[in-house]
Amino acid sequence: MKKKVVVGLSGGVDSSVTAYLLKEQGYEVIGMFMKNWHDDSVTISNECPWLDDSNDAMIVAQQLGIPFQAIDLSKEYKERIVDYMFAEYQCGRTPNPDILCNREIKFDVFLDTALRLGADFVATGHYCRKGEINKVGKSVYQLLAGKDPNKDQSYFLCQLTQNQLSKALFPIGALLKSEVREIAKKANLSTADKKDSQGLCFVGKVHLPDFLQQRLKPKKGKVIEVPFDSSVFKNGFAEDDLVHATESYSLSPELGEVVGEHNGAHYYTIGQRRGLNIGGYKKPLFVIGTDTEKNVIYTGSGDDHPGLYRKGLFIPNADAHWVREDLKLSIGESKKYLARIRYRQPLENCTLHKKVEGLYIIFDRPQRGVTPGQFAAWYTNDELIGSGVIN
RNA sequence: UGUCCUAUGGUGUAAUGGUAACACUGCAGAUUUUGAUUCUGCCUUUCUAGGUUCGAAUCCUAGUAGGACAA
Repeated sequence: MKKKVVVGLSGGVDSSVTAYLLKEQGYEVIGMFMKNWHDDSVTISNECPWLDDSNDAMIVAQQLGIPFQAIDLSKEYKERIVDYMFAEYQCGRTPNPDILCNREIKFDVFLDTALRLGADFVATGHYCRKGEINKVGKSVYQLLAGKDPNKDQSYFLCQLTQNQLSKALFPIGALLKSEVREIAKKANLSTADKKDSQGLCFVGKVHLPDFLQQRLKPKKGKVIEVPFDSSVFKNGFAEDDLVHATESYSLSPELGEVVGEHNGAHYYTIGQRRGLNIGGYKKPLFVIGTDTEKNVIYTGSGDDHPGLYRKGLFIPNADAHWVREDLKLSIGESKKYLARIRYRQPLENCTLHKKVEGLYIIFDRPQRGVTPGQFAAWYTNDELIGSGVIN
């Protein structure tokens, strides 16, 4: 009996090749397009992107001779992703909607739908690989980096559980992007030369401040420049003082001078350079902190400004997730890992310290733009072990 | 009111009297399935009015504006 797999066809080349490969491998393949967004008023240019994408997905399904269907998950997407985004921005954090989208939509609602159709697996066009090892008689699944070092998307799947992973297939993870294009071309898939999508998955390219203004009203506030040598950046704490090493700098308006005005602190994120509207500097101004309570944003001049860098970060228990549950650290334990705090960032050496209140990650080198609300993911070589929301 | 100083694109500055440049900002594009970052390109300038000179951002005069002294 053939195994049945539902492929999330996005209308792009990656998912097209995913479906093609599975078919070649002898699976019974069903193509499914998820419509998660329809409000084109906030997307940049483009007539009606999802309609085109849906069409492209359908054409590919036809070419492959597989059943195709589209499902509307926009209600779930709104409740679980869009609302979360606004809630995070509202309180001055910077969310990662695409990681949530994978956890909540593609590998939850979509996965359930597929299973109800009798599928054994779901597959997506992510550049990552799944491994399986046996540990005391039980299967343990591994989330491994994609083979294409430039394209590895394991980071976006960092919140998946063993259960979700057990049902997932990533056929293109062992390929390079160029190879995927090549296969699409050879198979004559209509999406072979389609430009990669980018920006918010499903929503497309949006101008964030405009998008956020749907629900977050502009509110004028002060921009403060904190001097390079301000005393708040001096770390006088002990080596083992994890709390101080990982907490944000305690910035306050008195630490610097007012250098401009902004339209709302919740439109800005740490590390951001553009959009401050303040010129006349020798070295550009970067956001080093925001305070949505006081509606103040703090900046520092130059990309080497100490306020831009942090030695570590903290993840509260509730936000710490282990893909490899079996490798979960016990309270009091510490272990060396590799980690990244954003997509495509080279992995950095660090040490995890598990304490009663949560997980502390201390990097060997200070990290730029450690931002609350974003995800840190830790790896052993090319295996993603766990992840969590930065506090 | 008297003396002195300054006046260059949106901002900060540069330009032996030779026909305006650099950085920042902004905008556009590239990169990127988050937010950012990064890269490339582009826009915009000599306070006003006279004068000297072949030629003025640069020298002179007056005006205007800002600043510093000055009781």
